[in-house]
Amino acid sequence: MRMSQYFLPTMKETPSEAQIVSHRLMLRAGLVRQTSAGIYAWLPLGLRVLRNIERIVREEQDGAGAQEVLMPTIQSADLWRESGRYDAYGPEMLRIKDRHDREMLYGPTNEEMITVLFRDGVKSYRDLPKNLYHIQWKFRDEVRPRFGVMRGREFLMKDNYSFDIDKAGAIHSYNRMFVAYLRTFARMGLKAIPMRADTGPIGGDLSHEFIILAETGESAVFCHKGLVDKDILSRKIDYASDLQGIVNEWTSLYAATDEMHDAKAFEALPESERLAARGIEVGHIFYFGTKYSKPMNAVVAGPGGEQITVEMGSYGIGVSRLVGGIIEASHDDAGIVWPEEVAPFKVAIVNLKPDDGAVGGACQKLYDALGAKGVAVLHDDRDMRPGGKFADMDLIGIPWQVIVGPKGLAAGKVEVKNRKTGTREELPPEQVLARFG
RNA sequence: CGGGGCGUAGCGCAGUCUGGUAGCGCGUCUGCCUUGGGCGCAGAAGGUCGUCGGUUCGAAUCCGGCCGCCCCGACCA
Repeated sequence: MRMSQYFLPTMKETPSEAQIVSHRLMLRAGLVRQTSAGIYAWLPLGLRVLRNIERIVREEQDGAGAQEVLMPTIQSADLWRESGRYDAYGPEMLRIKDRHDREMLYGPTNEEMITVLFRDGVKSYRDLPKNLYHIQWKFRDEVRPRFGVMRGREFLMKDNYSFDIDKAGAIHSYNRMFVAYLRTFARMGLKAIPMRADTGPIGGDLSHEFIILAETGESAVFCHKGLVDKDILSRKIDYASDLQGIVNEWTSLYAATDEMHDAKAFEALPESERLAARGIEVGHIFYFGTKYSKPMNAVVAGPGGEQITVEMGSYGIGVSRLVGGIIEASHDDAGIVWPEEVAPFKVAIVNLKPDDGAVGGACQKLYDALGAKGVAVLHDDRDMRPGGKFADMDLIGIPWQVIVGPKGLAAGKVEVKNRKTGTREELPPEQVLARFG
């Protein structure tokens, strides 16, 4: 993408409504614009990040055996009357009426709808297990939206639902998602720690929140230090196998949010192993048995012809929240520092002198060659002074900056700067291609 | 939902107390200059002062209603 043509409204100053760093940076870097309290429009650069996060979530869900569907944002009130949650959910649910005066709602979650889809489509134990996910916008009419996209009213969420014949199967489904979540967040460059959680209004008796550590996190968290650096990506995962061992590795070490905190157990750890910090919840998984399947009659025929109520679990990742969460976890004074996997572009070419034919030609050549290799590259070909370009590039946080100026070029070199470490290298352009190809 | 605050140019703000017809910085546009970290000079455009009503010869300014947004708390994925 050529920056001179890109819709990328960056700002030098911070709009006064933004208080936390991720919100400030998202506005300044031209990722989003607020349109109402807790509701945001995603601009091109922000949308690329959002799509990258979706992509990783999707790959990991598929890899763990979940299947993608897409359910609507608007649901019928009758559906929610069936589970008994229409009245229970309260004012956080946005209720609307259509032209025929039918009661509808903007979905805050999809347990009811998925249960009906499952119930109508699956009649035999032979079709189990099933795990269905979708990535869709949700609306929860928060009393007080805040922190930018991290607590918006409209937000993009991956939610999925598992259906098993018995509790053992349901626990296996739960464990699969547990491991898939560890991988998902690790791939985004995050250290997400699973913590024993309160099941809240969704209900159930087994639940973990996945929390990333950040100073500005909403909740206080306490855990064993060993959890921070545990690595999942280097392991080969067989989702068909018993995953309980891996789950136990993570759950045997102490980790809890403040509402589940057991000060005694925590203080029993050696002081050097205790970590008390703040965190942002980016995922939440639940096993809830027959809480929905029973009232909504989601049953299948068992081997002996008997009717068996299915065992369910639900699993959520706050996709749009992650954009803010990643920034909270990865930024510096100059701006955002995107982890490569989610970065809107991997490489940025900074043309220091656009009206110099040689410099422009070298930039264009690099741009075309990198593009041909499938590298996402942003070309700052704007007619601006270098200072502003550097500032913008640091602000939007592209991992690699290839800086091309007349001086270096005369010596046959361009400069490659790493956004995260600040290290710079002078290389001939061909080597740049080799590096990022 | 309790408490507090704010709404004036794209962004940040002054002006409101004490009523007299709107200003600063940044950004934007034009020209010149400059070109390795938001450079300089000159010129220009851009605002029904959130909205409705009231008081007044006259309202950004005073009074009232409404709307919107933010912060703290409670609540919450």
